Amino acid sequence: MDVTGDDLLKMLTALSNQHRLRIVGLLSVERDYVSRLAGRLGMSRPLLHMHLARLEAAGLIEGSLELSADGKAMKFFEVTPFALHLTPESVAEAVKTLSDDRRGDGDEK
Amino acid sequence: MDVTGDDLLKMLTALSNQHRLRIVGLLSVERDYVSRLAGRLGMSRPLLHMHLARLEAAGLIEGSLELSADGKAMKFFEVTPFALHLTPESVAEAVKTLSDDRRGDGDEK
DNA sequence: GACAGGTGTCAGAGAATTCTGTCACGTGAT
DNA sequence: ATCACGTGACAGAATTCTCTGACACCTGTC
Repeated sequence: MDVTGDDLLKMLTALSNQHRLRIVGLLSVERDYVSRLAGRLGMSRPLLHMHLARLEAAGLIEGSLELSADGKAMKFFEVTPFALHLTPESVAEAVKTLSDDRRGDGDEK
Repeated sequence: MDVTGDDLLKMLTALSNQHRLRIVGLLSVERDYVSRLAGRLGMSRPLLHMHLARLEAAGLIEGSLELSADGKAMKFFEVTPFALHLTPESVAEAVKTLSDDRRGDGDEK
């Protein structure tokens, strides 16, 4: 199986946003650092920071702090090669492992 | 090619919810009608109605009003056999056809 | 020191989504 | 007529998400 239902939901939530979809699109072509990315997307750094954090929490992208030649700390982000195959069956499979924060999920048939 | 960026975003938004994921999971096994589904999911009919509308708007499920043997009008829902393959590349491809609806939606096709 | 360009974080307003009420309509059985 | 069971739709509260502004830190250069 692919992922647990919780992880799937987190990934879908992370991708259900225009900006974050665009971020993944850009990073899948070329890795980039925060400030430049903000300029290319036309959004503020704090906002981009939040979106990046969401994507990273979902495991879709990964960031690494690096030092440029002139000593500036730059955080580069790149996509992780995820592959989500979404079908009614795979969703049904993932739902079985969804954490239920309402009540105990029994074996309802 | 899969779908347009707009449609992809709509599908992802529709699936980025615990309840709606569960609905798809149940319906992929067995088609069902609204009231019974509400009972199985433990949610109110109005709420379920909203979630179903969202899923149907995204093209993930489809409803049809049918008449039972005893004359009651029942709306049955079933999943449409969607297949979304999500990878960094497919996202990048879909992003190209994302509509820029920041404000006045002008020249959309 | 002052500046530029990189990083991150916080509080709070604004907007969208989620959820709960309650209501109305239709049909068949009591 | 009243009840049970199906449908749909409407306001309004509660919650979450989105976004902006201002702040603090670090390093190298003028």
